[in-house]
Amino acid sequence: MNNMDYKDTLNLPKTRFPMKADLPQKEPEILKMWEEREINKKAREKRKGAPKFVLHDGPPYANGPIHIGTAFNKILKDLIVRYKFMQGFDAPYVPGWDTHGLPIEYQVLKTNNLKKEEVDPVKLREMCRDYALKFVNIQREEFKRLGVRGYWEKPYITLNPEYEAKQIEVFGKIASKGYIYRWKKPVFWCASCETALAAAEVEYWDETSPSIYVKFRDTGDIKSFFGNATAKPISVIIWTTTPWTLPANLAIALHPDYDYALVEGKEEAFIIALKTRERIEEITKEELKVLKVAKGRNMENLRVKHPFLDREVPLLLAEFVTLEEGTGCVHSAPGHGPEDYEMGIKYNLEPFSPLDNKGRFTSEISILEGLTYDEANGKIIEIMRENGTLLYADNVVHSYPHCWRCKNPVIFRATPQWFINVSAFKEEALKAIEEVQWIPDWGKTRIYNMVKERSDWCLSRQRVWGVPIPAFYCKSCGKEIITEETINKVKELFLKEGSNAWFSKNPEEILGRDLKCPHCGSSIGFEKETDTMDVWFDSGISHFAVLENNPDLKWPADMYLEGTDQHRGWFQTSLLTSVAVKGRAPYDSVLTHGFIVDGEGRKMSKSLGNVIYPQEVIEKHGADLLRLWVASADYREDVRISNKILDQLVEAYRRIRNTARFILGNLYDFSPSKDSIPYEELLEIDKWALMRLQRLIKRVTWGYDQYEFHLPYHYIHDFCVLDMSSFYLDILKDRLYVMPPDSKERRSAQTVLFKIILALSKLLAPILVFTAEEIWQNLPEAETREESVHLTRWPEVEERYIDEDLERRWEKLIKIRKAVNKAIELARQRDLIGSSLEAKVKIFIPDEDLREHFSSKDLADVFIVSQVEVFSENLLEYDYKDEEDMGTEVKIVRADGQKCERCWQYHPETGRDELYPNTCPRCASVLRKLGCSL
RNA sequence: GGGCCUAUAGCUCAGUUAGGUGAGAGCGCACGCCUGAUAAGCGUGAGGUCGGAGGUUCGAAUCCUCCUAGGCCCA
Repeated sequence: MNNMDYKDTLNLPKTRFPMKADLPQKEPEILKMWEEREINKKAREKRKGAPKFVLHDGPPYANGPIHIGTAFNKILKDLIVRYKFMQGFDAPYVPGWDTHGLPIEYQVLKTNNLKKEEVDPVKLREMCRDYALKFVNIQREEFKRLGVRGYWEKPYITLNPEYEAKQIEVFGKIASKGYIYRWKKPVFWCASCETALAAAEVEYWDETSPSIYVKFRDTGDIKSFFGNATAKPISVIIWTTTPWTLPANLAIALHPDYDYALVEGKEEAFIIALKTRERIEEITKEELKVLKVAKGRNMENLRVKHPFLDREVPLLLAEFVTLEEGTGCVHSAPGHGPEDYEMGIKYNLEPFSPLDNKGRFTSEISILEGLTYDEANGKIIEIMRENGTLLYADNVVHSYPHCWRCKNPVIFRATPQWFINVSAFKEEALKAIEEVQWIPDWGKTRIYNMVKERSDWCLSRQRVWGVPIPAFYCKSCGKEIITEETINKVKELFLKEGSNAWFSKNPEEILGRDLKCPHCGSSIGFEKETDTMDVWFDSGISHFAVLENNPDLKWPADMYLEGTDQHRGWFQTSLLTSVAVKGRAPYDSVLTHGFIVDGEGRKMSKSLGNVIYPQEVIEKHGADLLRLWVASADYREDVRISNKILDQLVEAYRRIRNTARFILGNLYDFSPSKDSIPYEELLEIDKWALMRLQRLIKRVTWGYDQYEFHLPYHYIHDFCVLDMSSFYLDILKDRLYVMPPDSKERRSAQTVLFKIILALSKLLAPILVFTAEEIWQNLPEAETREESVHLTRWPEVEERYIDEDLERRWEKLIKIRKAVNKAIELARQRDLIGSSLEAKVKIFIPDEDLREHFSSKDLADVFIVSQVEVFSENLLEYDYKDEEDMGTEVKIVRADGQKCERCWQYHPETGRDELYPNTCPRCASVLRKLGCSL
């Protein structure tokens, strides 16, 4: 027999499980297999009647392909849903989409070069619907490609008639509690297009405006507040670049913490912030003497006179006041500025906005009636110059908002809007927050502070693409009408025809002819509301529309899981609708993840060129790699991704895959049902490996339970690299390859390898959904088990495999092995040996128990050397001593005898067998047993 | 400017429940071995003043303050 033939007598690994994963090609095949075998359906059937775990999906916005953050979020959800399923829960996952709202309407108008006012609302809405559904389909395919399991054929979509009908119902319930009201609020308004604009429809560029300083004369309050410190007339000075908003002035804002000074010039005295004195001296061209100083907070509610209207206005306090420009005394018109509006809310000032749709003054300001705001600027300056209230006038160039369509300057104008009165149930909402489990726990503080500061929720959008606010106005008395009857009519209509019907039908067609106005009893007729609802209300009621009354699901949800931006968004809007109607949160727990940033921790943007696209990662590496990335990251903080990070994960994936491949390859002739060896008869190292597996299962399970998937990722990876590849498997090769196929020694190893790979495929299943399946399909006797790893139960820890004495013993042995390896490396550097099998190890092990327990042969196997000679006394000389720990001493010499051409070990008697030349006694005996002939 | 959060080796993460054995792992990197897991596998090694500065303490990566950088949400 020649050397090449000896190789044929070895049991070398064989497997169809390829080293190269080729995931981009393989994954779609596996998806197809799942679909053909109806794995998802079978999974659902399997958990019929089991306790439920409902993770309610936050709907992504359907206006483009998915980005890396969406992919991350969906994969994270899938990890949890799959793990909960394997733990025995009925864990249905119903994905959803958010489909209304400005961004889609904006895109549709823009790409078709249309103007909102010129296109039929029903037509525009149909275009928007088509646009949204197109991206629902695109995203659905992308999510499926990620391996995310869910009811893809039956998702929830906010534009579905049933969903819209439910939304009307919820709106009605909130209204019936008296939480809905109508009130004026300033919005961007384009006077030439005669329409409200959203922030996204406004562009900023430089514009020249007047810059004026105006006197608000004292009513006497100021003078007495400062103890008659001057006899000259006193004025509070404000600065503004929009004189036309002065008629709507209702107050002057001071910062509570700033110092305000009474300063005196030659003729007059002024109130300004102390730190702005030099600036004012420059425009008055005179020295201003500081007479008195007071904190803003002490001047609250002192009154001054409007410069040209017969009106007194108060000094009020606001944190937004700065000293960078002006006088620190800020002209405040709640009808013309968002900050002014906020302050007005606090002080109960009703927004005043005496302009019509064309931006012309109404009769409310008789001296300006009919003038546009632009014309009014000049007129107002003229009036004030004449009556002496104009301190100074100039021009200034500054950034100013303009309409995205007509490019004209826009104004802030208060118009009536619909609101939810959050203040009315804020205490309940805060209490509901306390009762939810927030993961991580700082999420609670975050949302708590936000809700605490929130007093209302503006529901109105002056838009076409949305669910209409179901309100009517009586043509006789003009009052608004929302009753149970009208709500039901609208709800039934939407259920049948969708919300387009609101736009295509007149009020009589919607309400019938019998309705009488509940306020005045008239039945002349009614008008429809034209505003639609904020899309946050659409998605904010998903827990009602999706979870409630659905036997597959349950209300409240067990979990919501979104990025931390949703503390402001969906987490909060869902909470508010739920508390308003039901008095509690719609979820028991809320898990938050950070944002996806680049390798340096910066946000991704096209201009920085640091964007990673999930589609590209899948195309290049496969979805499993993206999933491994999700699992590897600690998502409680921001999650980084870069090509470098992906390359690293490619390596980690390869390592896990090759470990699995090697194990599978050595099970090619193993039948678990026939060949398994009972635990008691296993070799000690095999018992050790089995125990390490139990430790792994325990830790991985703990990590999954904590939702900290990066821990299982590291545990599994370390197990594959440290326990398996570099230790157990390396040692096992000799036994697996050399011993007779059916020998007890070899079957012992295979028994354990099988248990390991079985458990490993399950532990990996939630993360590497495709690779775990591929492993599963390559297991021996696959036909006797579940047809997919995704139908299996989570592995249990077998306590009887945990032997702590054995564990401690092997911990020590591993340390000794490290010392041996160091000595071998030194010998290698001296060119004494190459392969470790060329070595004979002379070793002193101080620990007597260990010395007695392990035979030379055991040690040689573990060290992967040919011979070991154990000494019970210190060596005369050694190559390496483990000074710091156990005191192990190691000396390396060349192994005795010749190299066996079959097992490559050295043995003094190698070559003596007559039948099998160049073999060691062990191999000769094996060959004899196998009946190999020459 | 405000609320919340983050900052340990080049990278991903540990560091045990409110501080005390000399700060760890894997990957990557360098050097070497093997060629019967081979576009694999094994071994050894070099990398960190725990973002910075103060403070509390006998003692801090771990507690407090400030600063810097970054993230989310507001203004």
